[in-house]
Amino acid sequence: MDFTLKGQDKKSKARAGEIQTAHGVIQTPIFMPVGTVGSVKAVHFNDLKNDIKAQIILGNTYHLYLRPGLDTLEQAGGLHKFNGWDLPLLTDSGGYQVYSLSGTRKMKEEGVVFQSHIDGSRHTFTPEKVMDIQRVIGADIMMAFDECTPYPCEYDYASKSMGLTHRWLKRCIDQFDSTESLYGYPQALFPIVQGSVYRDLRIQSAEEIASYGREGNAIGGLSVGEPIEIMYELTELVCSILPENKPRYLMGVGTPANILESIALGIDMMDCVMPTRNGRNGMLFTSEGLINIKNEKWKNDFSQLDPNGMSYVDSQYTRAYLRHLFQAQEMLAPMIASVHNLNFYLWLVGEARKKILEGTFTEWKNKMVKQLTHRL
RNA sequence: GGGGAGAUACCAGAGCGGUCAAAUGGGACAGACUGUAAAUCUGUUGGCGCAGCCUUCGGAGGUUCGAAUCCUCCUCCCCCCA
Repeated sequence: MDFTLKGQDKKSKARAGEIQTAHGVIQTPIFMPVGTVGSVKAVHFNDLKNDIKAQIILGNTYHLYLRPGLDTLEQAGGLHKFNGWDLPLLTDSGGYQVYSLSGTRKMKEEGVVFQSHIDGSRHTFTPEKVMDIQRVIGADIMMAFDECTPYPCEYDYASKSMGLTHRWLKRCIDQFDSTESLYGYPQALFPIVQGSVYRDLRIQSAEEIASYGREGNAIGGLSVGEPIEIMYELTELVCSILPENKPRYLMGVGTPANILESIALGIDMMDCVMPTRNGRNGMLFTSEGLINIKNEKWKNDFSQLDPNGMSYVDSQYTRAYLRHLFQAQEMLAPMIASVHNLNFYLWLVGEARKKILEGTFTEWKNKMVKQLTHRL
């Protein structure tokens, strides 16, 4: 994996770059659709590639390990072969599940014992095992196994958790560096900065993570419910410490406005379930603001989903029709909304990239953020 | 024509003398959703000057301290037999 900076905004920390992987080039800043179980929910790869123009998608170690399981993934020849997605792939390590499944899991120094959310069976994830699983999945970018701390989080807990994440990172790196890709192409390992909302911990963690000089670095443990200003403040702080010549990945972010603000702070990669999950629940992110398409006000609105929308669904379907599909609980409804939202997200980061290269990013960003948070 | 059963909030449908402004579904309306335990979850759904009051359970009377619940008549619907 290789990262090249192509341009830098003058009034902010925003930058445009290019990541080379075995499965193709990623132009940054980039938004990565989430495909937890090897599928971006409700969206065909055809739409994902040709309409949405996704350049990289996520998969999830925990979910793929449970289903379909390592045996199937290895026999398939990795996730790329299994699901047919031949562009870059990034897998999250299960660190987020340490957070979101906190009720059914036990933390230890050695690792985490999970109870499967599917059948209740117990499974142990150690840093070594998580590396091995991601080797089997064959993602171009693998994530270190971490603990994503919740919000709010006591300083003492945040500090201890960060220490554990750092010790686990060392073990991840050892395991990663002493094993090889199973399918003949290189994989990269991104470490993750933790430290909750505490500046001193974030500084300490960022310095530790930066010291390994891996091919890219991630910021985790944000967008878990903390005030958005705190998220920005910490993102800015951590970006100032992470190396400039490596991509920075802000995990789990966010709303369209969050994405533009994060780019302005020096973030290159982001992922979030929001365009797909909120889309399935009837929320559209458009160039003019937010739409809850289930609202009565759209009942007889025969205008297109987003007048400036670039997706074929924007001109193919009207707001009234999409509302009808949601009312009738047709499966086409979440499909249309997901395609629209993802197309919009990818359009947004593509525009951001253009503006950075043109040198007009900050003005454009400030104007966009106002529009994007407006409720229609 | 004879026999039986029933009319409850937007719909379906409990309730069968006080604890009922009325269970439960559905629908409708609104909100939430940030490295996906999510095609999920939550709230509201008679009115108001809203810890209280007012008008509601087909219609009109009646019994009772008190009626959606009991009685009388009326109207309308459903089922079976002819």
